[in-house]
Parts: sequence; structure tokens; C-alpha cells
Amino acid sequence: MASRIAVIDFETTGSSPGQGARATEVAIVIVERGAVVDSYQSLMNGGVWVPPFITQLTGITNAMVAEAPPAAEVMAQASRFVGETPLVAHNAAFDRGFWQAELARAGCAAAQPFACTVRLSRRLYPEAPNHQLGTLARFHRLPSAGRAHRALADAQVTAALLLRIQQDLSERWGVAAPEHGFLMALQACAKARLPGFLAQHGAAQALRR
DNA sequence: TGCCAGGCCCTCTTTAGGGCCTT
Repeated sequence: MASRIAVIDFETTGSSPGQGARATEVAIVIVERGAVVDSYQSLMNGGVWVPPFITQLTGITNAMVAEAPPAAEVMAQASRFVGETPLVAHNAAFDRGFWQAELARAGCAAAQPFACTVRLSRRLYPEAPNHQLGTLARFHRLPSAGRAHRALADAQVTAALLLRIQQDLSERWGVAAPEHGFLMALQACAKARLPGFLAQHGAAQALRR
């Protein structure tokens, strides 16, 4: 279904899979028709060492990773869970990199398009103090989802942010049922052209009602 | 046990540099 969107978040051992960093945890939250309808979460064992500062940041320890299922097994499950559903992440370039790298290791395809709530937030909420996930959660008074920097909690907050974005697009800018394709077009729209883009799309949607 | 990337955006730009965001 076109309105179905999968929100994903990884915890990792570093910032770049190209530098040897591996995922330690993945969470996926399914958003459909303005609500969270399903979720998947798992730690994963990529056979790598978790640096102390990552443990301090996330609470994920080497012992937790050692006891987790193999990364390839988890990624195969995650791939089946997502299917062909388009993806959303907060700073999508980061999560897309790990999604593609870990799926490639697991021998799975990674063809889903990624929309980015950082890019969308910068377009829609220039008045926000900054566009870190925690700041945006406070700015929008989103419900708390548990410890920050754990995959499921961060995916749930990102899903709440996505729902807020969809709600505002509908109520403030007149865009009816903004789906993933619209979000991709919106985030690619130049800042200077945004007012016209939203006005034009809102009007186009209104004419179809 | 540790060093530090990649992509995107803005502007004092585009023949570039610096800041943000993720772990």
C-alpha cells in the first residue's frame, strides 16, 4: 500500500561502514494511515568490538552483542519485514549506508528509497533550535519512547516526528495524505521554491477532493 | 583496544569552505 512507510534506525559501532563500522542493533516501525501499526527490533552480532564511547552513548555492551543473533540472520529478517515498503530515517544518509552495507553482507537486496526527517524538518521547521532528533522531539512535544540512542526508541520518536510532519503538511499546508513519494519530492525541493511547491501541491490536492 | 566519515545544506558559492546530523 502506498501510504505504508517503514521508519528505520540503526545503532552501530561507528559512523561509516566504509571505515569498518558495523550495526549492533536495528529497529523498524511501520506507519500507516497516520498511526504506528507494527514494529521489529533486534540486537545483532557482526563479530566486532563495541568501543567504550558507543557503550556509553547507547548502553549496548560487547556482552549484549556477543549474545545477539548473527547480523546476517537479523538483516534477513529485517529485509523480509520491510519488504518493498519505502523507508524513512533521521539523517537517512547514515542509516541508508548501514542498511545497504549490512544487507549486502547478508546477501539481500536493498532497493527501497529513503526519505529523511532531518531534510524534511529543515524544510518545514526552520524555526526549530536545531534538527537533532531529541531537540525536535522536545520542540514538537512528541511522546517519550524510552532511552534515546537505542534503536527502537529512536525509531519510535522518528515515526512520531514523521506523523507530525504528515499532520502539518495536511493541516497547515493543505497537502492531503502526504505519502512517501511526496516526501521525497519535498525534501528535494530547494528552500527558495518551498512556498510555491507547497501551495501548488496543496491546491492540486484540493482540486482532486 | 580507537581513530574519526559521508552526505547534505547554506552562503561571505558555483574554480569552496564550513556546519550539521547520525553512531
